[in-house]
Amino acid sequence: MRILLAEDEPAIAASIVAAFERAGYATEIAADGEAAWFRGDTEEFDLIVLDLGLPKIDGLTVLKRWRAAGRQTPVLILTARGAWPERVEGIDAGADDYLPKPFQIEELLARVRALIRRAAGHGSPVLESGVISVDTRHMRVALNGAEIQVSPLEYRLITYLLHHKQRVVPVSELIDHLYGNDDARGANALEALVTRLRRKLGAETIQTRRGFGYFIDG
Amino acid sequence: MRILLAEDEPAIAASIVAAFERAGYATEIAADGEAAWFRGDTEEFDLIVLDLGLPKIDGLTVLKRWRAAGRQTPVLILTARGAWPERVEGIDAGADDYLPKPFQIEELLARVRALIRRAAGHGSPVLESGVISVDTRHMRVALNGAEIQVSPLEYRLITYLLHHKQRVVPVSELIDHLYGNDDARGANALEALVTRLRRKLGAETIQTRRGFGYFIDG
DNA sequence: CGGCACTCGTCAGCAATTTGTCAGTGAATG
DNA sequence: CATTCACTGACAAATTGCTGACGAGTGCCG
Repeated sequence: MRILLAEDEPAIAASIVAAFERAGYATEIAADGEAAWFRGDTEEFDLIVLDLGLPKIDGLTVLKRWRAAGRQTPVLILTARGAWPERVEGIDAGADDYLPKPFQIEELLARVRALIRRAAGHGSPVLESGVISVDTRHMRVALNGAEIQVSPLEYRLITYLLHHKQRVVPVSELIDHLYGNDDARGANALEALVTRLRRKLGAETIQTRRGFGYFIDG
Repeated sequence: MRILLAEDEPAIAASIVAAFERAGYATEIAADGEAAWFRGDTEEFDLIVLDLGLPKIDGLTVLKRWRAAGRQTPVLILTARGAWPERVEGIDAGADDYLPKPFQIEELLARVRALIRRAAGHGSPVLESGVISVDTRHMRVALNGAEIQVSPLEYRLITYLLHHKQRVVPVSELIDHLYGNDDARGANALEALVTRLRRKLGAETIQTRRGFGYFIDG
């Protein structure tokens, strides 16, 4: 999963990024409203976390522009405590959720999970397919009911494929969502990752469509 | 997908072309502003990537001429880093996105994908005709409801024909679309491709109009 | 501090698939 | 009936994906 965090305060941004990475999301930062607007408009994210008090362009304006341009990406806005009018405006502008500052990082994570899951059209925080199931709340993976250990990157891969199950996910998209596109890594890294994950999950769970990408069947 | 790349620096052009081809886009190069203008004005592309610093005619001028002539093709401009006024001018002139140089090729690809998706962003993602259906979002092809596997080139061919179903698509247009017309490949390559695809889809699905081209009936 | 385990990217060789080419066959057209 | 255009099977080249091995980096523990 790939998240855009629009937050100008470096300390806050850093701590959120750390939490997101730990939770298995590739996170990118936009430090002002202008950068946020452009990136949200031109790149693909699974979720955008938007602070309303941004330099250059106000967060609310950014959000309105995205929606006006038809962008559907779920947006969670961060507001100052008690800034009621702002919240209402945010919801009206098309935000999917909001969280008043200051907040517990855990709460942010919970809302993020909920939004991602809602966007993917799942009701439950548990992703399943055939013999494997992933509990996104506890970050646990089970094969035939028994828990197995996967590495952080493997976890990202399997959750992304499960969120998009039955869809052939292009290799380039996977690389985006696993690493974030700041990162120029060889496509072979992904292949190696797939091989390792297959050893743990069984060879049939992740299928290849040569020339297209990978997918997990329902 | 067919992309026009207007870039005069051979080394940069080559690396971009390589990346585009890898991503499955047929790519054509225009090495100066004049060629870019002419081709963009007379041929059909799904996207144009335009460097602003072109010989003969400046990229911005080219863009303005296209827009003045009513051409809607999405345009992504490449600017020198920090060239702020240029960017603003570019946006005002009708560019759909810009990317400052130097950039990571991955980032360019991400933006290209976003633009193409946005341009295509309407209509059902499922193409159908008779016994075959193609789910473009999942990138899967089904015959009588059962999935069949097709190669990347076969996939491009079948989707193109389905997008234009009931119309006889000239061979030259198909070759353009599949290979890009720089590429001098025997017309026989297409015939061989059609034969292979027919073996998978059934002989009647793709019909021939001798001397003209191929088509799929509603 | 040193060693051990683990993760993960890179490399290289192998295997499988895709795709272009060629040549011969077949079918339509006038 | 001759000619042109399209089809197809066989082959070879190119491409793409898989995997084992290696090693750099990191964190943990005694």
